[in-house]
Amino acid sequence: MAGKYWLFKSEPTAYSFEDLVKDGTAEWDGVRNFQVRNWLRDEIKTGDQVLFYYSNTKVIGIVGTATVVGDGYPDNTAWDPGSEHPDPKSTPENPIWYMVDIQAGQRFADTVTPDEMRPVAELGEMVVLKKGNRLSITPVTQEEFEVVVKLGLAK
DNA sequence: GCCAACGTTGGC
DNA sequence: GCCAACGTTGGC
Repeated sequence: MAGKYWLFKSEPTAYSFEDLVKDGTAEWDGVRNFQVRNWLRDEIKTGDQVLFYYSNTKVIGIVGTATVVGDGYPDNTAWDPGSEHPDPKSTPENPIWYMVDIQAGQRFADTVTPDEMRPVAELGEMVVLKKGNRLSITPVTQEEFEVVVKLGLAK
């Protein structure tokens, strides 16, 4: 079974691509949205490929690639009152939220921006580019992934 | 189970 | 900093 392709959003002030490079492996915790939780628990698997997207920043867009290196498992920050996103309804016995582990892939020399992506036929339909999209992880097709990487590496 | 109010996200 | 979009909460 071939791996899948995803786009992970991050605000660079919260967690940058450079942080990921420095950390080696990152636990992608803190997701508190049920649709994304389902993907983390059921769909996002070791070996899947990731586009790393910066939101809420000066230059918005995709800055590099990453790889999933660990299947979904319970997000233990949910029952840590000191964490960024505590949720007392989630417990070790009955976890609600899930996370995966990722590692950095290639860093693009420059950000691939939405304005550059929209005119490209294969990319125009990407979920992340839809108005009002607020999902912190969105699926991308293999073609979308490959076209973005080609654009990124050409920079 | 509906839906208004509220809080958050994220592009501009 | 504004505001549209939209997920979640809570009263009924």
